[in-house]
Amino acid sequence: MYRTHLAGTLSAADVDQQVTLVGWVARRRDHGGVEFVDLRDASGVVQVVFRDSEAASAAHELRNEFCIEITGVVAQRPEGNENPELPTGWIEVTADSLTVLSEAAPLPFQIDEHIDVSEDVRYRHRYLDLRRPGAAAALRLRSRANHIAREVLIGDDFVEIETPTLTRSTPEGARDFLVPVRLQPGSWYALPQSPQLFKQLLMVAGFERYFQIARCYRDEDFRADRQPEFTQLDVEASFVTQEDVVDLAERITAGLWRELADYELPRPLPQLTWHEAMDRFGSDKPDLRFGQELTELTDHLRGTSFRVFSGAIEAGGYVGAVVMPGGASQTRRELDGWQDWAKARGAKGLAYVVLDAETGEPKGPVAKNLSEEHLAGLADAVGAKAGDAVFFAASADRREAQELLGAARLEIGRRCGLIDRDAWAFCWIVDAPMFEPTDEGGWSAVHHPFTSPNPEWIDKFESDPGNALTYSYDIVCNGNEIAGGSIRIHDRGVQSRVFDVLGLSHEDAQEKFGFLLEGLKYGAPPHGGIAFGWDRVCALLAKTDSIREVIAFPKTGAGQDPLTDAPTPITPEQRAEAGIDFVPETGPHEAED
RNA sequence: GGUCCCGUGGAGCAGUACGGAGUGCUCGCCGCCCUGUCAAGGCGGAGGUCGCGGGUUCAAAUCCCGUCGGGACCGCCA
Repeated sequence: MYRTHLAGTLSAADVDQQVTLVGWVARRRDHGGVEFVDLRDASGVVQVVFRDSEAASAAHELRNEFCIEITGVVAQRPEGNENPELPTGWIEVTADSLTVLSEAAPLPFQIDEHIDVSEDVRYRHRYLDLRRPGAAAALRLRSRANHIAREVLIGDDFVEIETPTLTRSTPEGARDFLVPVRLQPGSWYALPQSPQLFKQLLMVAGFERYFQIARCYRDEDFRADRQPEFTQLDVEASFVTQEDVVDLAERITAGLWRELADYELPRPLPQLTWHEAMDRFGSDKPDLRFGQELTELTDHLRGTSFRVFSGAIEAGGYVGAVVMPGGASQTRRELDGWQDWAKARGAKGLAYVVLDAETGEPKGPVAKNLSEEHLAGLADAVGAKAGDAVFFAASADRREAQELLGAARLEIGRRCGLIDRDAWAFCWIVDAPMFEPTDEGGWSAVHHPFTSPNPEWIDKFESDPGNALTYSYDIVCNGNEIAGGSIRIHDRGVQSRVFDVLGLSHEDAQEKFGFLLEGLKYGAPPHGGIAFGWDRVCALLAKTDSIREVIAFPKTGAGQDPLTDAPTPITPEQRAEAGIDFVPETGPHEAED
């Protein structure tokens, strides 16, 4: 044992104790005759005093982040020299010996909670970044989150099972990462996008209750909340209803927020249907921390001569609005800025009417195009007051218009300071549609092709795929989807009818996931589950915007690991051995170079 | 695939709209001083191809074009 005590745990109770401590020089204050060193270990910091000893002269040579061992006596600090900012601020250790275990070169950046360093530099030297207690706390929190989830699940007799990470390409939405196979040139593994199919097979296997903290891989472009490899808390159970999974997921979520955010989840959480969420908030993951709900005006504005609106209405589409409180005081330039904002989102524009702050009279370019009658009831219809701005979206595609308004609502929330940063607002989004139209005129699965239609639709989803609803449920927290799941199809007949709607032939289905269909033959139990986006859950609990903060060694937006510099070119030998240049005989002969 | 922002000693910034000597700030680093500090203090010092490559100009950190890197967003991601 190197040490007798942990630096951060020393207190007045240890006064007069002889202690040996190890750790890093967090900071030193050299006064010539006396020197103070803040010694940091994983438990915290304590002040070490060097004075009148051999150790004291050696201490002058110390520099920040040297790794040292000291022996000394714990003492009460002299009257007036206590530091109430530190948990150990009432005591100090008077050192009588010092051993430098490891010197530190000058640092690429200062290890200091008070100083901002760019992410680039921090992650290149992440091992130094993580010496900052604040940065390390995010990973410690994640460890506790893992533990809390395991406690709930194991308490419910769930079995933690690992599934392969070298597997076959699965039929889900994202691009796969591929791994060449040396022993079978031309054949490749894929890294799993999720353990979806394996967990269903574990249900066929009779485990009844499975979970895993699973690494998943998707080869898509990145965002602040996406990494090429990410983690799900993956859960599946047999003989469960939607209510059972909802209850379990709420207990996991409640446990996390109770212990890590000191917040008692109001259970049961409110449930919105997918359509209700779209109608009211223009999003399938609404941020319920503020109001500004959308108002549908399709009926109110019927008969208008304004072509932007009438075109959408006559096409059976949607016209709606969202209110920006106080938005009438925006300059023309700011109002034009909203047009650019909408265009950047692929919309044609964002029509608006401002209500005069004094008279409430509707003004603006769009107001001129609307009749007296339509303008008259507008403010009441959308719940706007004098001085507000009303933004409109119209489209033959209801969802498209609603999503534009939903994005505008969020932007209004941000710009007008309507979002309480300390608030938590959870809800479930249930009854999502089964299918959405593809560009080619067919249908694709909104969730995934194994999601069960709900009882209302199970016998007739193919007659009206656009309106069919699923047994699905997502937890949304402050506008983030933190978990999503569904009751799965366990009946082969239903499954093949779903494939028919998706335009997937029997042969294609067999080719892509015949192993799952084969498994479903042998007495597959009814089952369902849910998966938490674990990085996002931890980021929310850590109160950070970026999931990178809760990942030990995250990648940059281009998928580069700033620490190892991966991915890197391979040697010609590796290339030859991996067999990646293998050209299939029947395939197009397009070998590069 | 598209849009926007950033790139200046080791870190973080200012300087760039309107071209005029690498100018400045905070911190760190090195040396000296200092016996109660705690984001210690004082004095002195070192350290920069202004991301890179072209172009315009008597003259470019500054203007133009291209490119690389980082960040954010749209598309994409059940």
